Amino acid sequence: MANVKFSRQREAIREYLASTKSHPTADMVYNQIQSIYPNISLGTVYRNLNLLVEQGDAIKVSCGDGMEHFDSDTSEHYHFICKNCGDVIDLDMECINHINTIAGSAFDGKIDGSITYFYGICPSCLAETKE
Amino acid sequence: MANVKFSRQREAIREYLASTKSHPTADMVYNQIQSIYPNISLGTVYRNLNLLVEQGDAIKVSCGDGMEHFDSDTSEHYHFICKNCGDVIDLDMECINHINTIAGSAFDGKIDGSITYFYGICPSCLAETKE
DNA sequence: AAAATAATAGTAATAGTTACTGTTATTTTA
DNA sequence: TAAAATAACAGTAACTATTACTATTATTTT
Repeated sequence: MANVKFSRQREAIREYLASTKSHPTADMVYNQIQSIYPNISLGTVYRNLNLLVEQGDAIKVSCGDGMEHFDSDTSEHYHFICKNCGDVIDLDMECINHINTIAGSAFDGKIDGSITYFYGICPSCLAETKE
Repeated sequence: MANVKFSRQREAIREYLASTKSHPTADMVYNQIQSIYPNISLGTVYRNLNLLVEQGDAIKVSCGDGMEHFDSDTSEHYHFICKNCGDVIDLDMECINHINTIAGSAFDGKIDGSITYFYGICPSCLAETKE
């Protein structure tokens, strides 16, 4: 991964992503970084987010709402998506890699991994409903 | 679900979707139906596919390739996505709903369900690689 | 058969994202 | 450390998947 030069904008994006657990979309990152670099371009945000993913410093979370979310936590972990507010929340749970074995037992292809998203109502929406 | 009139185009779409296990995208359905209705519009395909989903006669498969795939099999089952050719294949495996319990055990929100996609190399791509 | 209305084809618009271009910032080299 | 090389930038245009709009056509109701 040579031919990559330092850039202030990329570092700002990297730092912001590392500072939040909110799994922001490119647009959310763009809005945040604008407070530091008012004329940063959305293209720059996309390019750098994708570069961070390529470099293994971030992952994409494709939770099915039509936008990519980004996460600086590259460790294996699971996400919950609130059907009410759309928030993406980290789940504290053990790995469930045994499901790959289950899936592979009657399948002739090679299973390298799986992605699981959990859906429901998040704690804060649950509290609002009860009011 | 009243106020829904019969349409030849919708029935053709429904029949095509029922006849295939290929999990086609709207565009793939459009291309197929054109052999029956040469001037069907892509908008008609999208509208009817979404209607079938609303009526519970099909499901959307959002496997993360930027396009919605459609499936007339509305029973609970799992999908495998080939990282090489992008094919979406049904997996013959038991339900793994216990993972929802695992996920919920340390989470304050309400977990209604989960979606799992398995990734790897499909049998046919595996065969090509070995040549 | 006529009136009502849902669905259509065709087209325009939208959202999220990527590509292009001339300029600027960073790095390399001498 | 200045000049040359080049990656990254901002701004804009283009692209892809999808939805919305509109006048016309097909289906259903009366």
